[in-house]
Formats: sequence, structure tokens, C-alpha cells
Amino acid sequence: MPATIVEETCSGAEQELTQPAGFLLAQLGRAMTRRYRCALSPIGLKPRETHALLRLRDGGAMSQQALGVALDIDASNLVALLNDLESESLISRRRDPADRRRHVVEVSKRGTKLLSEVEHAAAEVEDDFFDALDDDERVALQGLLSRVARSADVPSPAEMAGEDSAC
Amino acid sequence: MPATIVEETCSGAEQELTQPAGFLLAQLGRAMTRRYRCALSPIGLKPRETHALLRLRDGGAMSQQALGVALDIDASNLVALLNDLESESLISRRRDPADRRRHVVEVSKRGTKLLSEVEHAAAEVEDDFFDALDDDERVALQGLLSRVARSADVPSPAEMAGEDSAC
DNA sequence: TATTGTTATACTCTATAACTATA
DNA sequence: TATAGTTATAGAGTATAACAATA
Repeated sequence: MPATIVEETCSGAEQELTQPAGFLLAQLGRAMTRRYRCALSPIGLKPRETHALLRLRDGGAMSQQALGVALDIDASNLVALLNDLESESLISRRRDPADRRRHVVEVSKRGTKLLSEVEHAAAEVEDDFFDALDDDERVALQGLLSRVARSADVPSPAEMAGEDSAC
Repeated sequence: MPATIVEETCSGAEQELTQPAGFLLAQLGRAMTRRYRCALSPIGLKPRETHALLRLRDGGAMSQQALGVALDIDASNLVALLNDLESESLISRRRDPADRRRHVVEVSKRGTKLLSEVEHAAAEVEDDFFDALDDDERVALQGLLSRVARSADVPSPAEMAGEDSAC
């Protein structure tokens, strides 16, 4: 029996293959989202909705545009997301009296209460996902990612209109 | 005039808001994928396809299942992806004589040649994305992410069938 | 004229189940 | 019976353009 192929296909164990950090990041991000979705679905929230609630609670009330930039989600897609949250009374939208084009978005009391339940589930997912890292390493990772996020500033598809480069 | 709201909504600059590492990871992964797509589209490759080619070149020929696990992509979705790559002669599929159920996937010569072009573009994207980090920090990030990837072992949606937990 | 939010739409990605051929 | 690959399909996510209200 040709052990060669068996070893190749079944290897799995310890391939020290170094893949580009970008692809690794993209892949882990997807895996993380999948786990969030799994853990949050019984509560009735999607990962993105949860992230929005967290951001609104910790960042305070803000316009939809500001929230969109913060979550790196397109403004048009944010509308539907907020509609869902609003229909369940987890957030509120009100016109900004200073600029009536704007909607000021805010977490409701009900949303805040739900967040405590959600936060526990989410923290559990993260704790499991980052199991290989000790506390110091998790802080280090968090710091590195935060700096990347702040610098990359995530041009967000909308903000790239009118540039000479493609896309 | 209510300066409160103006400051809140327009802040932008330096909010030291610490978001959960998981959501940060998911968000950056999406942003990274978007940039890959932008940079790779003129070449005619999608991020996932590029990742697959890289993995096949660096990991050697393997079965579709093994590739699916490596890329954390569902086996059924992998089929279409490989069909596209094969139709452009970038990879080849051949039956494994030892187990005729399996397809051994391999990068073609043409695929390898294309990869050198692609790698340059991808590296440029990454270099720009991780601009805030110096070389040591990039290595550190890569190491942390690699360890997470290896430990989390990414259960991949398919592998979770038959467990008592939901999802 | 530019910006905020909205709607509609097309496109991609992901998840699920059922089928086949091999084992 | 179980596994590798395939197909089909529904669902979630994403990108794009056009529009109304307001600045």
C-alpha cells in the first residue's frame, strides 16, 4: 500500500508551512465569524449585529456613517442591519437636530441588557479560539491588530470612490 | 449648539476603544480580503483561488479534502473553485490510483508561473496593510496567528456534523 | 453641489442536503 | 457502512448605482 500518498493527504499534524500573514488573517477572520454565528444564533443575534451593539455601547451614540466606518460596513448594508436591531428595540434612531440628514444611533436599555448575555457567550468563543495563546500573548495580538486597524484605516468600499486606481 | 454630538460623531481621530480581539480579527480579515480582491482582479484571480494555488505549491499535491481543510473551505464549495482553476489550466486533478475516490490536486506549470506575478501583487497589498508594524512585529503577528490557526484547527463546517452542540 | 440615509439589485460567499463512485 | 467528490440550492454577506431629504 503506497504510504507516500497516505502520508501526504493525511499529514495534518505538524506542517510548519508558513503562509502569507494576509491570507492567514482572512482565513482566521472567517473561522472566527463562523464560531460567533454558531454561539450567537440561539440568542438571535448575528456577529455583525453584536459587534454593532458593542461598538455603540462602548463608543456612545453616533451617526450611521460613523458606525459604518467603525464596523467597516457599507452604509447601504448598515441600513438593513440597523432596521433589524431597531425592530427588536435593541437600538434607537433619532434625527440629529443639528444636522437633520443624520440619524443618531444609540443602544437601548433592552439592547444593553442583552449585551451582557451576549458578551458572555462571545467571550467564551474567543477564549476557546485563542486557546493556544496565554494572556500576555493575547494582549500582544490584540495590540498588534488594533494598530493595524487604526493605521490601515480601512478605506471601506464607499470611501474609495473617485480614486484613479481600479476598484 | 450641542457640541457634544458633534464631537461624538466626528471624533474619528484617536479613540482608544478596545474591541474584542475576535471581532477585530473578523473585521480585519474582511478588509484584507477586499484588498486582495482589488489587487488580484486585474490578474483574473480571486483571493481564495490565489490562496489555494499558494497552498498547493508550498504544500505539494494533495487531495481535495486535505486542501479544503487547509483553506478552511467547505468541500462542496471547493469543487467550483477548482473547476475554475482547472479550466484555466492553473491546476490539474487526477485520480489517486491507491484510492480512486480521491482526486490529487496539483499546481500546473502555468499556475506556478502565474503565482510569481500574483505573489508580487499580494505582497504589496500585505506590505501596505501591515504598514503600521515593523518587521519584528510582523513576524510576531504571523507567529501568533499561525499558532491560533494550528490550535483552533478550524473545525470547518463539515467536520462538526454529529456533535451534540448546535450548529 | 455635496452629504446622509435609503432602496433596489446583482454578485459573491457560505452552508446544507442529496447523490455517485469507490472503499 | 463510510468516505471523496459532486451537484443543487438556499441563505448570508458584499458592492454598486440611483434616489430623497437636507446642508
